[in-house]
Amino acid sequence: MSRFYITTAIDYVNSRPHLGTAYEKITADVIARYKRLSGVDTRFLMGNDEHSHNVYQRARDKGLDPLEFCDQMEQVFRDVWKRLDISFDDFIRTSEERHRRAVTKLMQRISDAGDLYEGSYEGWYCVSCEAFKQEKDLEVGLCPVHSRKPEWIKEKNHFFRLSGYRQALLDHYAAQPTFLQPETRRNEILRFLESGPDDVSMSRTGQAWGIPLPNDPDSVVYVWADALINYIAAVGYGTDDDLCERWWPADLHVIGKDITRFHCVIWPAMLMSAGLSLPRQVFGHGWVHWKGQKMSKSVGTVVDPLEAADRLGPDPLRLYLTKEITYGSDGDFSWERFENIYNTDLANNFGNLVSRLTSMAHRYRNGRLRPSGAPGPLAERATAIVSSYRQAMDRLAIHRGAAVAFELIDATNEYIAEVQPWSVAKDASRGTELDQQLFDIAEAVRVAGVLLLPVMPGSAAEVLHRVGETRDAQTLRLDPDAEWSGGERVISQGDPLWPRLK
RNA sequence: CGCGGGGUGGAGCAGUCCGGUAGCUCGUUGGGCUCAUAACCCAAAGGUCGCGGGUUCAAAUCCCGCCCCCGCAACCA
Repeated sequence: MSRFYITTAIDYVNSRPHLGTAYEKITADVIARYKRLSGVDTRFLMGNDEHSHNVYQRARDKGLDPLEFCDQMEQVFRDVWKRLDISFDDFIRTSEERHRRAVTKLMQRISDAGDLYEGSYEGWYCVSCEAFKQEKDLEVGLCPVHSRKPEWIKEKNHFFRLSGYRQALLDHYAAQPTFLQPETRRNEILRFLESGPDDVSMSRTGQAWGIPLPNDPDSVVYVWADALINYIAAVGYGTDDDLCERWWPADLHVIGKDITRFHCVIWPAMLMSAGLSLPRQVFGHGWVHWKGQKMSKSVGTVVDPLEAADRLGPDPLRLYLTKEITYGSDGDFSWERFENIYNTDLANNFGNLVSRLTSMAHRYRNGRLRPSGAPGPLAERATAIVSSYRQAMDRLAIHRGAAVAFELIDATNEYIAEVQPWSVAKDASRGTELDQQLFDIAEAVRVAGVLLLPVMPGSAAEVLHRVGETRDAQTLRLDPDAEWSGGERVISQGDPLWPRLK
């Protein structure tokens, strides 16, 4: 059986997840669930990034031990992911022992390869920020955040010989045109590589909260290098060779567009240096904006995913973020649009269709449907739609996949208007005809439900239940369960799945 | 300055790589239906595809120039 290892960026724990964080997890979850639905053995990794100095600072401000603080934040994150129905298989924290061992081993390998050398980093350092500042970022020589004069500091650092991998990386991009998606991100990185990247610092000194460098206990591994290694640490690098053999390299890293350089230049170079395989693909998604503007904490335009889920439910939110935003581009969120898509796609179209079907099935056939002859035109339509759905999803066009599934819902509503089952029902001599029509409608709804399982896992399963699916939704597979089939269906009625707003 | 993204009917977007009747959702207007969550179906109106030039039998799509908007300090995906 083929396998698929998918990851998302691990999250800084110094603040709770916002809608953008949730967007990344939801879209990765849609992909992971699609792979499982396709019968692929899937491993979906998420986690938290805990070794940042900010985290250390936050913990101290709260009078907590860093690890205690991270334990609390883990629960905060897990609660959100649970509410949004994110189906990760593993959750890694960079403070875990398995991570420490992987980082130690990988840094040792890089060092053994001769790609780590000692140098010094110097620059303007703002004590208040506890960070280096670029000359160009200073305002009349002062830190723009604290308006104080930074100090010129020289610090011992271990540098990674990134510049030595320029050609190897360019070759890799030439050989693997789909390594980085979408295309615009790839162009950015290619341009950056062509300009010749400098070596990068891989360590910090004077910090206790981090993983010591193998050959210099006074230095800790720089948080960014540390963080990247989680992907391979989680499949047992340095701790479980069999697991690592089975799952590495990752098939897909889902990340935000701001961190493509780390994932598409530094990370592959680190792996090359250590003699390890490179991930097969990286996807850099866009931002979710708030009414056209970047979400910002200070401006107060950050949307809490829990609030969104509480307003209309997790599945409507998942549908919005999947279907309304071209995957790879920036998108826009507003409560108005959220309510709009809820009413249009869910209340008026999908939900109402389920009501129409279940009501007619009970009124005319006591809730039991079975085909009486050859399938009608919906069958052919469904087959074509399943095919384009798969094509879209396979190329990670998840917005298309979701839209295509809704085309089947539209086609079914159109079909009902065309054949008018309520008229057919008035003519006793047309009973056979009605049998087939009602069955076809139920079957189309069932297929749509299967296609929407990755996007709206909870409510799609409920729809499937109502059209007579008795098996656990998690056991269903596109092949054969998205195919048009026969047999008796016991239709059950229920409350509206998505009551219309207003 | 530079880098990147974008400018398509009232709103939000797809299409641009591989030129050939301009498409989708919402909204508006008119009609139909009554199984259904005042939902559903059909039809219509509405666009110089940012501007100018070029290539071509033909350009939203390719080439050149220009204008406008957004992101590239921090919290932050």
